[in-house]
Amino acid sequence: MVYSLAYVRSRVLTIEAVKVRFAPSPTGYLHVGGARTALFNWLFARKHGGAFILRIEDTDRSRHVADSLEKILDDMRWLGLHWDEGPEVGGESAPYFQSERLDIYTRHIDKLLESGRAYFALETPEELSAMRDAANAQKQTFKYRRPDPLPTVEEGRAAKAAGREVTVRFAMPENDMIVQDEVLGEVRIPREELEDFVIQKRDGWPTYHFACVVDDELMGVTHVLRGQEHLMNTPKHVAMQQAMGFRTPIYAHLSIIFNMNGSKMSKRDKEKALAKGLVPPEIDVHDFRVAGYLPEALLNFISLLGWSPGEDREQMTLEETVEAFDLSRLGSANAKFDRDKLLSFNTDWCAKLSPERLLAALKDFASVSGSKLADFDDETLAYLLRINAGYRTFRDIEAKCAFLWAVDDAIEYDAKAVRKVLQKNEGAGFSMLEHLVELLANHESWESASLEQFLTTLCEEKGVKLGAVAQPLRVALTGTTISPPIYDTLVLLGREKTLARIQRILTLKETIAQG
RNA sequence: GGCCCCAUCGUCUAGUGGCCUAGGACACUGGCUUUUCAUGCCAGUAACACGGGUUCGAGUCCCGUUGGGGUCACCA
Repeated sequence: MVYSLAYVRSRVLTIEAVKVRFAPSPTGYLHVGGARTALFNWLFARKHGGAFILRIEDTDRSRHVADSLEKILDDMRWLGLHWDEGPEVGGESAPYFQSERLDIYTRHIDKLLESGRAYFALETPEELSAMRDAANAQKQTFKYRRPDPLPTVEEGRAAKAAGREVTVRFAMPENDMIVQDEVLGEVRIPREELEDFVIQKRDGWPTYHFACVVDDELMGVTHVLRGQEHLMNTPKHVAMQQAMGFRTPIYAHLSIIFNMNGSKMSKRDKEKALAKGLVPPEIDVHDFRVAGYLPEALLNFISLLGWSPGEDREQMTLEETVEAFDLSRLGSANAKFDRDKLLSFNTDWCAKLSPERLLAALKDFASVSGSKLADFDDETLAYLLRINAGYRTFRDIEAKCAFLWAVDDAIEYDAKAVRKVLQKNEGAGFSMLEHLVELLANHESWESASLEQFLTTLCEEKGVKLGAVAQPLRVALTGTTISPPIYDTLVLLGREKTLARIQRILTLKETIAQG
């Protein structure tokens, strides 16, 4: 096997310092697939004591979305994927916004032009698309054919000066390209498949390919871990590196993440579900955050997509993952995103994280989701966390506690619950409530322990199970048969509201019975 | 369609020629615990896509078939 000089050199270089980057484009929220890419890069940097760079690829101003950068940075922070160089923290290779590096790209394009490895292309977009259509009409794939003779640099510059909008294309070498990949091995792409692609658009900005290659070199990137959808870009990048005398980083193309039905996970899934009136699936990191997931669980789960620590290990902390992370354990087969398994992971993380950590996470959830939970103080929130043990996401707590901020007179009663718990056995549930409203009004203390004592004694006297008391109460207080443990439910709601709600359902007894 | 990548339970995966009558996890099914929901606990069902080789021996190596995916922009 023959390795290129650049390849060998980059190999040696990595012994000294690992440098990786995550390079999102500010076109929206951080996608869960992007988060996985970011995570793997981050893990690799941490594992080898290297640097993790965050670079913003914003060369296409038309696709720029306002607030996107802030959103991406915020979600990266939420995940705990802090960057060593990039926006807000700076670094030796600043700036980290490609939109601020135009002069650098222009300089390198000029050099390529001078050396003859790039040339001005005069076709207009209309001409190109016409050629493309013509090729398609004949069922052929359009390949850009290098003009002969080529316009000279002077001619190109003159055309540009004359107001003509020209592009610059990279002159691909005449040989097949070989990509060395850590997970796929050696990939050979036939020369016929490669064409002279555009490196400078007519607006003067570089294309992704060019900016990416220049920045990786200038920023000292040693390893490129990116999605497999980039595999066919890599030969182009390697060719440019060779033309410019750059090092070739070590590549590792990650398997792609799909939905359970095999489709690509995309924002479109959300739109489609919404159109059908369904609950939109979580696609962006932010969606999971708002849905009440823990970053610990999400990270742990996505780390296992396309990678495995082996030894049947699954649930592990980020630190353990860093320790176990290795390129050799990256998988090549695409993975499907199993939401059930994520939910299960989240449940387990909710059960094992410290109360302090859970409280902080719950507060974050409350603030980003706009939950009424945000109105409670820390003590109450910690209490809620404790009594709801067994919840799977914070949304479960939110749902189970919704009765707390419901308006007494606006509670809606679940028909099935009313029938089963209140009307059955000649209205035994209603009778129980009638009995309770009196007793509770006069009960001296309103603390959990005291109420427990009171209710269990009551059950013994009446010879019934606790359910015979608790369930009617739940329906009266929440409208459903679901609530936190009954004593806590009473305490949280308070005596006043408790009595008001019992009285209301008793008043509505006949109306409800008909409904 | 051309080129490229991939292929172990429904899903994520372990497996790097003998330790595999293929292991773990999620899901599923059954049971137990429980004041509701949930959690928890126990048990069970379930896979090497197919066909050829190579080898004493193949889930593991090679070839083909089939299937899935990626990519073919002046987007990234």
